[in-house]
Amino acid sequence: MQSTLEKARANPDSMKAKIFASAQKLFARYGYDGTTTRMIARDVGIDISTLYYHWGEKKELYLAVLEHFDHGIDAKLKEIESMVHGSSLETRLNIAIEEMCDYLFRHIDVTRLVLFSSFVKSRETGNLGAAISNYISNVAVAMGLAMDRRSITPEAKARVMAMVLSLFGFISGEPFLRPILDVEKERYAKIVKETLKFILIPAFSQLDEP
Amino acid sequence: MQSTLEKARANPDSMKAKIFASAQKLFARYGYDGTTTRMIARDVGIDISTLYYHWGEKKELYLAVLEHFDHGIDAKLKEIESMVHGSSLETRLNIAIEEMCDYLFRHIDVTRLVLFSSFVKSRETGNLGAAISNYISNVAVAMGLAMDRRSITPEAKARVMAMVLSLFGFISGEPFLRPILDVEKERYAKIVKETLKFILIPAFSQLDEP
DNA sequence: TTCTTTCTCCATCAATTGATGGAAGCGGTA
DNA sequence: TACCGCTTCCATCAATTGATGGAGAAAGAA
Repeated sequence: MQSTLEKARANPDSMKAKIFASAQKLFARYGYDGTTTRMIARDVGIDISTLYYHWGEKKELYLAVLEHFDHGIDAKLKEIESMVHGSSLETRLNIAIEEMCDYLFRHIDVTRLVLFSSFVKSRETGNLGAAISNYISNVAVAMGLAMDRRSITPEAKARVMAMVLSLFGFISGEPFLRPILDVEKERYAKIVKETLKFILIPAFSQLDEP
Repeated sequence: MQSTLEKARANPDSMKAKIFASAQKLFARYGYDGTTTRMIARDVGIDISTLYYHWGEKKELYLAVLEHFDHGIDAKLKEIESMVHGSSLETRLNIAIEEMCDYLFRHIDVTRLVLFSSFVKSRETGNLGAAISNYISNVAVAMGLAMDRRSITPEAKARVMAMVLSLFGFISGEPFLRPILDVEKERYAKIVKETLKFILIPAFSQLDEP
């Protein structure tokens, strides 16, 4: 499973990769139940049989998209963790916000997808992967807010949740939030970063000097 | 339309009201495309023809649910606005967070519904009501962060967005966030309030004394 | 060339979808 | 009783859904 996906990524012109890209886009826009295999096939420009030939069940394709993003974000979190290691809390937050925003804005469709997959149930299979829950403690560790994943109080976890929720919300909601602000894409990204810093840094700085 | 809905609400045992309640619950859990008219009818214990007799198109029923919540939250915001009028910024935020949390936790299903309707497109009708965008400026006014709806800078709007996003996120995400914290419902509500205050009050207090 | 493997599409399937028409039940009025 | 409007359900519709089998390209390997 993983090797086939890597092959597909290695050659972006391969049919399997094209299907993967379209599925990513459409699942993010319309959700799981809102996206039909025919919509994906039409977007690629192929017959649905070709889609099923490469990916099998619809659910399989969906889970592959989620899993791929999971790996990517895990790697990014580890990267950030090593970047901020040893810095002050304020510096850690600054860097983490910059890096996470850049990364998620580059994968805006999938960010939305992950948000949905956690919030909305699928008609047939219940919850298809509760991705976000994994990030909570990972982020806490990456930011240096907790030493190990065990000894985090609910209150500390909740603070991280607030971070992740507003972060994912800003990115996923870009299609309808940006028109409200009436700004260009780059300006939007800049404002989001500023706002997150504005909100989070003073709050977490309380913890350092109480 | 509105009078019929009010009639239905006045008599919660009426068939139209029962259908409305089930629709609210199921749309919130599975989204628009993920909820079928048969699911709603089965939940009420009636035939789908009875559902169509009372509500007509599926879309009609969905929009009625959204609209009803819209009115409710608008009224709540005005109530808060009059409650906090004249208080200090910190007091305003404290009261607003308390009141909004209590209200949204009492309507958790619909909160989730509103979040979805803004984020995810419907297959057939595109966006079915972009509800959240209305709240942004309303909240800004209710909190006393802006005098009139016109003269709000994108930066100020974005700060309010961060508030709304984390608030709606905490409420809508309760089904999968609360298990992460591993706490009871009441404790969860308490932690959410504390966290929001923890995050928002220091941030917005910067604005008062720069 | 011929054979084989890989790929793509056409035709089709049963199940499910949103939606409707009509028959039957219900309650009250005369 | 007979009549009436209101409500409910059964049967059914066309369209769409996820999914498959098989026929035939495409592209080499022999």
